Amino acid sequence: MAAVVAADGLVRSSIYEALRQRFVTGRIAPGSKLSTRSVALELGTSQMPVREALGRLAAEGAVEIRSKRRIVVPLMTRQRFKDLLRCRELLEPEAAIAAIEHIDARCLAQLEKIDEAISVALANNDVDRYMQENYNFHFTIYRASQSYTMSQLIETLWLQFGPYMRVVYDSMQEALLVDQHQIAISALRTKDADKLRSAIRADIRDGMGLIGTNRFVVAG
Amino acid sequence: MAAVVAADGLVRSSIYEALRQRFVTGRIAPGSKLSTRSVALELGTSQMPVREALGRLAAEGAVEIRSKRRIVVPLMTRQRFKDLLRCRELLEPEAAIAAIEHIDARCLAQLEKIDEAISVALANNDVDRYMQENYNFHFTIYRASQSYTMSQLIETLWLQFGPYMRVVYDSMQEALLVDQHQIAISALRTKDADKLRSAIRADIRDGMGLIGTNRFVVAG
DNA sequence: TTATCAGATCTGAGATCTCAGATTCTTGAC
DNA sequence: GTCAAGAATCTGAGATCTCAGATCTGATAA
Repeated sequence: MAAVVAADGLVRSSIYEALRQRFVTGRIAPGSKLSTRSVALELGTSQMPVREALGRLAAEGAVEIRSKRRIVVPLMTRQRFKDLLRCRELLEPEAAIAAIEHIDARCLAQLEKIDEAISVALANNDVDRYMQENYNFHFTIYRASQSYTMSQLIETLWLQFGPYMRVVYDSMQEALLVDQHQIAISALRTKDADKLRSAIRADIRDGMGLIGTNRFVVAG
Repeated sequence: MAAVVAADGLVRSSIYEALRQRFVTGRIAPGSKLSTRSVALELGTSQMPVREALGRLAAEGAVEIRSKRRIVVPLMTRQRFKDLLRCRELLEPEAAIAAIEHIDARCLAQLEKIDEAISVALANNDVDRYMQENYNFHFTIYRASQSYTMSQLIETLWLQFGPYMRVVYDSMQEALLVDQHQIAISALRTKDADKLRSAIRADIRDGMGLIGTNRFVVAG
């Protein structure tokens, strides 16, 4: 892997950032095994910063440290799925609505651009790009809320959902995800809170909710 | 400090738990300075587990690692205050409502007992005890929701609010906090979601919301 | 008395060492 | 061919060492 550099120059943060990005964009599969040594070797550093980063990811529920000597990306259970989904549906529409008053033309243009990129990625079946841009779309809105806390909480949820999103990517394509994004952009533009809420909620449901009771549930 | 032992036997977790308890019950004041060495010395261990615990607390926003060589409990700003308050008002009533279907007689009895302890603590002006029991009251309800994720998110909020709660303890006494607790217990018993929602919301507001625009705001 | 600057000290962070325990691989008996 | 026991290996976690940079202290000059 190429050198990863964080804004503050700390190795630890840059490693955390790098790993986090992989999680929220689903580049790390559920059930994956990680070890401090292998990641350190891959990123060209020592175990120490890696284990601190993994410790933090464990605290956020992105990885699970089992007994000793086993760091794994947890499989999804039906219960955890419902639990995370409920929290997403509670927080994300609210964050979007809070963003309404801060949204400006520049931000809207950026959202349009991102949504365009999503369309291209879907057309090319470029999963990596799709995942990345979908993340960008949502968090461009949430961060515009200027509610640091809310963004942080939602980030935690995506960290746990991310690895699983990739798994369901194929079925997601069936849904008209992009439409919800367009509706969301339109609602942001007209500052229509109700419309925005339902668009974000529908977007979450389209991606996650359409999954049958256990078709994609890996465990539990 | 006496030996701190975590369920899993890991030094790291036990130190994290010990520090976290101090935060959520406000035993650590905003602006406090912490150092890995001093905490390690106090807890009779090496720097390593302490710095991992502090790293996690930093990730959760409970402490701030400034530049280098400075770990401080952040002061509250007006903006952060409003931000955290909004998140609390969003999540906590929802968690309580989710708890309704799982509440049993044993849990209700426990809540009554805790509320009794709160009354005693208030009567004796025992701040430590009050903070601890108030935490117990809320999280006994939230954990009953069996939504691990929601409890985790709320815990993160309390971690950031905790040190500040102590600061406003004196003015909190003016409000009839215990009444809201009684109303909440009653609502849980009769499974009245609306009543429960407003009781939890009022409890949060009584404690936090009555604060003037900047009377207790330490910075910003 | 006060302001300034340099030396002493403190501290976070990365690297390295070590160890115990878990996992995996190998080998040999049945 | 199958399975089990033991050896070899891998790995997380704590301790220790080191270093650079931030902070603090105190002495000296104005």
